[in-house]
Amino acid sequence: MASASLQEAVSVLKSTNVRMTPQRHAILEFLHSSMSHPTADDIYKSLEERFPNMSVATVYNNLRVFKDAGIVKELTYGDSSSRFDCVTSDHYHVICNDCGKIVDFHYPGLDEVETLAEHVTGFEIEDHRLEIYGTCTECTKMSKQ
Amino acid sequence: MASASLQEAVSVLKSTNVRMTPQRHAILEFLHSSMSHPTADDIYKSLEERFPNMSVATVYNNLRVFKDAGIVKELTYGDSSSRFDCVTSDHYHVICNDCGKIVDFHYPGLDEVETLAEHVTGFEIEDHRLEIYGTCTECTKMSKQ
DNA sequence: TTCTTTATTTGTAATTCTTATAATCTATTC
DNA sequence: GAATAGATTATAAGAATTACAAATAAAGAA
Repeated sequence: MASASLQEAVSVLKSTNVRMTPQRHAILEFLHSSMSHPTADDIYKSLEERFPNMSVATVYNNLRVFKDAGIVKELTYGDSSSRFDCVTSDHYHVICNDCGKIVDFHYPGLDEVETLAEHVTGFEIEDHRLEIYGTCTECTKMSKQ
Repeated sequence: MASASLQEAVSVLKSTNVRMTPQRHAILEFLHSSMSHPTADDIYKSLEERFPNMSVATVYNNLRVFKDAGIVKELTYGDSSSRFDCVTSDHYHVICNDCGKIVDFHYPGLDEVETLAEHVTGFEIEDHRLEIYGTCTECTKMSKQ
């Protein structure tokens, strides 16, 4: 299942002028296997032993390539660094204000919001982004102790 | 109307241990009067002549104070720098992918999304954030020429 | 009003994340 | 296998934000 969408991503890349390199493949693989939403640095560090000579720039370069190809999304929060997420099915994110944990949250797409925004503003709407903030169960427990 | 909510903000601050300084007041004033969603640097530059000696650090410090007091929201997009917005009534933002313009979009709060997220994830939900992306009318015209 | 306490401002340095650049390397095509 | 274009690497540069310590000023009490 993860590997299926990984292969899909690879073929999407091949269809444009993007070459498949070991580093690139590893970054994609990591993104697809990780249920978390890693930062560029997370990715860099986790591939450090497999690719001791890999540069941080490679990670950033490739994340941009993936973003341009539409197979990866960048998530920016108040935090310093961006996080990256594979584009798979429609889901939103629930984020803990305390520890930063991100949990996927499946919910039907808010199409009507897009339609209304289109009418009200005259924009050609392409996309939207929804995040829900709160405190996760662990952090809630901790604070009550 | 703008001044009413400004005074409200001032009294919210006074209720905690926050002192009112000219710089602080000017930043608040600017945030309330500006219909755009300025960056820290926008604020700094616009107050430059009134406060030639003001430090950028002051702007950042106060934006954090306002955020902590809940009277200002930080908006982070893919762009490099955060934007800041007064917390007034329920509204969302429609953002142009081309020129970065931000338009306010009034829409009933998505309470049911919060409720569902609470049930599904076990989080204590506090807040959510929705943004809608597209191309504004001007940029659409430009691209068609 | 003047004094005292404590928050705030300032200026600068430091940090952090991200991008630019140029040289080297390598995947792909012929 | 050689040529060509794209990728990687290493490093430097850039931009946004924060940390810090000294100087300043707001708010309440005497």
